[in-house]
Amino acid sequence: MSTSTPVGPAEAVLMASVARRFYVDGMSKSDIAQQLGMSRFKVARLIDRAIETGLVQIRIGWPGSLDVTLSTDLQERYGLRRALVIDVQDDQPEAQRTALGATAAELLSETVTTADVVGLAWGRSLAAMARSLRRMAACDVVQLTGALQISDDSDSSSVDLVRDVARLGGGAAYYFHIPMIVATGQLGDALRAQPEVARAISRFPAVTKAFVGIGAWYRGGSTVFDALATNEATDLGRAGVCAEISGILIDSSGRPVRVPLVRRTIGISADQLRAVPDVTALAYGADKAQAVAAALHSGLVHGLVTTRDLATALLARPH
Amino acid sequence: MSTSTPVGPAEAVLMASVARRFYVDGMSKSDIAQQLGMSRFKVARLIDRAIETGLVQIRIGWPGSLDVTLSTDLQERYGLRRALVIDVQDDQPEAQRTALGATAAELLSETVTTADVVGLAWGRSLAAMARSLRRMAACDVVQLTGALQISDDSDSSSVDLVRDVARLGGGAAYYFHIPMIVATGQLGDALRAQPEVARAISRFPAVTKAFVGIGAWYRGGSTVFDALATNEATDLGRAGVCAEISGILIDSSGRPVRVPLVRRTIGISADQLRAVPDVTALAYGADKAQAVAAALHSGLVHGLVTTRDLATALLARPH
DNA sequence: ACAGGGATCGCTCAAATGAGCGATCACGGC
DNA sequence: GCCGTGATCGCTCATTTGAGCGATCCCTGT
Repeated sequence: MSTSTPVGPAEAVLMASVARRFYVDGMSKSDIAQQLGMSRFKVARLIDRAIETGLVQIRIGWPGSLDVTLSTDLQERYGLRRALVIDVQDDQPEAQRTALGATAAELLSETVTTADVVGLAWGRSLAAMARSLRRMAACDVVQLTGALQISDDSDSSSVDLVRDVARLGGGAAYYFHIPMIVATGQLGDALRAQPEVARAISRFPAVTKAFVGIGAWYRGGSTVFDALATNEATDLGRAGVCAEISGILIDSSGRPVRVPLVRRTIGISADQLRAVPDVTALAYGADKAQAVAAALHSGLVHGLVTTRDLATALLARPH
Repeated sequence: MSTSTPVGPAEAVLMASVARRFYVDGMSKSDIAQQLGMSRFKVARLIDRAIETGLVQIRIGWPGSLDVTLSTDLQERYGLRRALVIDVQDDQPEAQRTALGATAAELLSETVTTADVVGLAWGRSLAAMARSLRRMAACDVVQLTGALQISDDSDSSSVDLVRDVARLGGGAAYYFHIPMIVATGQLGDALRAQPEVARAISRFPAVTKAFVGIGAWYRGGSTVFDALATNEATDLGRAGVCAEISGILIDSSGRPVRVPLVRRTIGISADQLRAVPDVTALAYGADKAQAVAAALHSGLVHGLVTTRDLATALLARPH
């Protein structure tokens, strides 16, 4: 495998000449051999050697915002159908979220067709995605969860996320203005029975492509955590809650956690989400690595759109 | 040929994944297709598209001192067997010469075997080559020309160029301490008959690999020009002399010029040099472009070791 | 709803390609 | 000088690969 003979300059130039014909000009090895007066086997060996010695470097990547190497690594490591790692220099959360949203929006435009039924969860990343969305197939869009007050979000124009997205393409919108977390399970049941909520829920089984956020179970890591009283949230943490996918609470191994809060949550259930054939999660910030890893292991998520730092952190995790 | 559809992020990552398997892991397209659950045709198309869109960039070149792209260009343009263009940043003639010599020395080490008989001309570049030479096959080394006073060369240790090179490998050295240009043709004939000179000349037909310098016909461009009286040199210029290869005078189209000076020159003749199966010339400095072009067109030279600026100038010439 | 146009996809077959094998050549030790 | 050793080279054949073609799918305009 190692270089048996040090490469002399004459051989280097010959290799370069052959490699250029082969890779750049797209010539066949036989033609190159004929043209240069050598056997095609020698051509093949020169090309192999050119790659071995690093004279020919094959760079896979883009000057653009997508780190395709990390993307494929992540994809293979976690068995994902799809992973998009954006290469954003700015480490301001705001900038990261905007870039993430833009990429997710492109993904949405690219993959969603009129035959699809899109499900959208709630969250700042999703709002950023909607804001960047320019092109959209004419398909139905279903709200997957209730809304939550977003603490630090100044522009609250994103209340009508589902409606806006659906309007862009011209499809039907299934949305409701109901909080995600309510005081009691009973109230939850009652709200689920509300016509507009029931209408959206009835469409959950039809959803073909869902876009969700992933929250980490600490202050500021999840809008669900922040929406709860501090002691309640920490109690849930002690009960094993590690992350939250579109309001679905999971433990560190990715299993849904059965707690009374589930009944108080208005939104898609673990089983219902599992039935969605294509779920893409949005997440950013290296702090969330553990939570996102749990989410990816849950089997609920098929794709991930994330940032470089989080992707690196995910790949750095053991096993 | 142009990109029909803008590349979406999901497709980009898929292309990257496929490209990595193909180019980096060296997998067969069929295997990739099987592994990713698609047809091998789709794999092929994805790879083609990855190259088209620039996602996969194949870079041929070296971080080192050799510009292989220019080398092959030059090689093809002038029909050379071999062209080595060194990528030296420093534009000091001294630095250029040293780098040139080092590369030529590597070339010598690489290509010369014990079966060869090496012929060496005279010049600063050749001296630099000898200085950098570390490894050398045990073969005979023949001096091709007499020596000339080198005006600006402080270290005159290079008088024994041939002997030093031969000694490094352990082969026989055929050398003589005779000036290259003498006062009269008669004196030239007499010196050629000197035993040590005749001994070297008798080996000229056996030379298999010669290394020569190329001089341009203006002050400072050639040690031969500088060795002559000014009016004599300019007269020769008017007579059509454009360049000088190892003391052989040629015109701008590369044809040897028949002038009385030839008889006054102690060194290999045009016909004798033409009989050498492999002649490598060393040259640097963009000013010499015309002279080097003439030398390359003469058919006396099969290989060139040069610098980036001269190579660029050579490629910029019409036709 | 439906037909036209365009892009995509997979198949066939011929050409290109690479692993393995024996022949040749250069080198080094006896 | 002679033979063992190792590297290089070219050949054969099974596998891989690419151009062309028809079928299908998707989109769009009427």
